Amino acid sequence: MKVSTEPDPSVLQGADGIFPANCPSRTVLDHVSSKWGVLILVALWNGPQRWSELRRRAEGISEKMLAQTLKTLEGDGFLRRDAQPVIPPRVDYSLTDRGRELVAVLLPLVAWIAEHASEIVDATAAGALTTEAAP
Amino acid sequence: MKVSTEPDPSVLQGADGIFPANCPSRTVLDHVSSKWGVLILVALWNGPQRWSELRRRAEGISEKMLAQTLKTLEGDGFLRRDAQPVIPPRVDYSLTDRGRELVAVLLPLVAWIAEHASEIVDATAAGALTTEAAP
DNA sequence: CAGAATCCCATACGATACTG
DNA sequence: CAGTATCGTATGGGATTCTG
Repeated sequence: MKVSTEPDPSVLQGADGIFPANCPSRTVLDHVSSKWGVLILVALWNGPQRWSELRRRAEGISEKMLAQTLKTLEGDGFLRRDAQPVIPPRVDYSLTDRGRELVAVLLPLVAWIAEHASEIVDATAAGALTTEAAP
Repeated sequence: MKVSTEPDPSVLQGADGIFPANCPSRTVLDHVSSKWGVLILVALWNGPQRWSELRRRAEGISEKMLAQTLKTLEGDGFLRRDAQPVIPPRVDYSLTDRGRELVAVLLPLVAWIAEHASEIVDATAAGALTTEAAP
């Protein structure tokens, strides 16, 4: 499939910058594109998940990062925290409406990456992230 | 508009993790969602841009980060570097086909954020990024 | 089980200066 | 103009320990 060659200027305001340096968009973009933001958000797409579920789905995340990411995203209103006062504790996280909207536009990205990642990385010589120094 | 309640499992493999911990997808996702990745990529949507153009459009980026981001994205094959051996030097950066594909799925995200960012941040009390401490 | 609190390190990132 | 080289810092992020 071919993408229209015609740019969509609705976001790229004319010939100007994308997001002004300190506008809210930058903040939100940072939150979402934080190392674990996308993973967590997408992980919630299937419905409410418990803490431990999320930990397993976002493979490799530490507890600290999970907590922090969840709080940030909750603060942005992307997800909801639902704690039940039982023992042992049970807490469910689920996307808000706003969160679902966001994930809806996130999914194509994730899907595209999932589809093309292998050819991309193997072209670069897998493993090199930003540092390419070899001791 | 309402998003289908039915999840799209094509990416979220069943009840499993999103991206396996060390798969190429993670790498690419990290590159793209690096602090400046999205900005640079989207900035190139309008067509080839020169170094200085990019610097202005990705407001706030340092030269170091610009160089680094460009190299990473070039390494991934998302953009192409075209240096003309003239004086003063002139270098143009442009999206590859692969890059255009990526940006195509990136734009809806950026657009969505641009549209909703203000209400989101102002709900959180603007300014708080990750640290919320006030001296 | 679901976290909070600490400690600590790596590195992502920025500011500045230098160069072809 | 389009970078590279260095340096210094902040903070993102992991490992571990403690708790209700």
